[in-house]
Amino acid sequence: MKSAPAPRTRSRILKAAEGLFARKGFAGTSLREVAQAVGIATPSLLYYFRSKEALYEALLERGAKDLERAFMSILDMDVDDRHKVALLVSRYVDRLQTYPDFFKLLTREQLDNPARVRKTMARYVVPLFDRVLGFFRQRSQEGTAPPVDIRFLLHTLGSASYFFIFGPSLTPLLNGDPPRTQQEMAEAFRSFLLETTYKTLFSPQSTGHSGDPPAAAV
Amino acid sequence: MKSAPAPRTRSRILKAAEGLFARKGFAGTSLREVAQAVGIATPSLLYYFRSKEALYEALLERGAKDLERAFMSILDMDVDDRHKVALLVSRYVDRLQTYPDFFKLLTREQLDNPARVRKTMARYVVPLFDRVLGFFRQRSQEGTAPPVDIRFLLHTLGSASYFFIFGPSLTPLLNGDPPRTQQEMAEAFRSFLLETTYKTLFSPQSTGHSGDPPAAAV
DNA sequence: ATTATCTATAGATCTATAGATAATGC
DNA sequence: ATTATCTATAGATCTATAGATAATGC
Repeated sequence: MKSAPAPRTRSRILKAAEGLFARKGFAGTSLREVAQAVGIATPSLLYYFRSKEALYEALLERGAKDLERAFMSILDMDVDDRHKVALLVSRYVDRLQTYPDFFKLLTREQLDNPARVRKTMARYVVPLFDRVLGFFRQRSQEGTAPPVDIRFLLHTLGSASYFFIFGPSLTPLLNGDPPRTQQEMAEAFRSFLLETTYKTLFSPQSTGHSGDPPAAAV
Repeated sequence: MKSAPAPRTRSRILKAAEGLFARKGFAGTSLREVAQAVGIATPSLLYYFRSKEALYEALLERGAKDLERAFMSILDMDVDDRHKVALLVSRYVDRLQTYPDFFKLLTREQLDNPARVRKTMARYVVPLFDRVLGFFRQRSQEGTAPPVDIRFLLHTLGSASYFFIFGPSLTPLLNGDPPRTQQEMAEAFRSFLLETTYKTLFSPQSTGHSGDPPAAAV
């Protein structure tokens, strides 16, 4: 019956589950719904994942690995450390826009299961963060620049997360006289974030605490 | 049996429900659990709220009204507009720290039910935002200052939300040599946000896009 | 032989209603 | 009389297992 290649059932399950879990949460999504979205019977789904929990964990694992790869490849690049940090912010925003479902999942997980997410983070994200913090520490010790404040990074990544995860449900309300599309607002916010990051990292006297004088205001 | 005053059952239900819904979500919390936490039978709970949905909506409504009151009282104060904006940010952070359960609820609602949250926001939050945007527009037209970028406000509020909602599950991982308590990290982040806000709003040439030179670095 | 799928169903929920009973306020 | 609570339970899920059957790869 099945023609030659046909997207593997396992991947189709992961894809459907990611969308449903992102939109309705773990407890709010039934295996029946996922199976129905894929077009198979519920027990067929449990043939690939031994439990609902295991399916959810597979999604988180896959996403975390993917993020780690995306970030590590930047950290391994042969460029100036500050460029690396700027690229990380830029890529983080890229990911938020490209894989919104995964970030919704991650946000839900932080609410549903903070202990587990801490374990996942410790494994995949903390090593990244440590390398980045290493840059800052080194620059500071070398006297190349004042220390970049870790809070600046949390501030930037948190703001980006919030905007791209919740923006679509909020920004339409803030629209002014010439209403902008969600796409346009996202683009505007993206460039705002990147400019702030660049200014903070590359202005000579920066502390990573605020930007420098607005030479070229947007 | 019940002694004279005794916290009213309805309030006890709201309180228990807020904690459980915040921690486990709407679909992840059963009425049985809520009733058990209060110490009553499930149908007794449905005597006060005609459905699970109605209970959840009562929580959102109460929280939104409360936020509106807290913000409006600032907007009605007789102080400079920029001080008002700075006070709003400060009070928002206060609320995040004082009522974490409500903000978790709101975050969940943005994921579970973006359409409904948009309606609630339109009613309670947009009028506030409109007044604030009015300040910025007026200052700009009067030539008192360049326009404050709306994105600066989203940036600040988004960052604050993210840090205080998800921080407790993440920041322990970022702790350095002298590990700081969650309380200390929250305090540090709070002052970082407030200083950034003040600098942005009160530096003469600010665009609300970045701060000004770090005279007194933290 | 193994891999992938299905039907049927057990057993454990969960929300909400019906209707009885106790407590409270005139 | 009204308000607040309870027990019992209907009816609708939901996850996961058992076990049959079809397709696939040697």
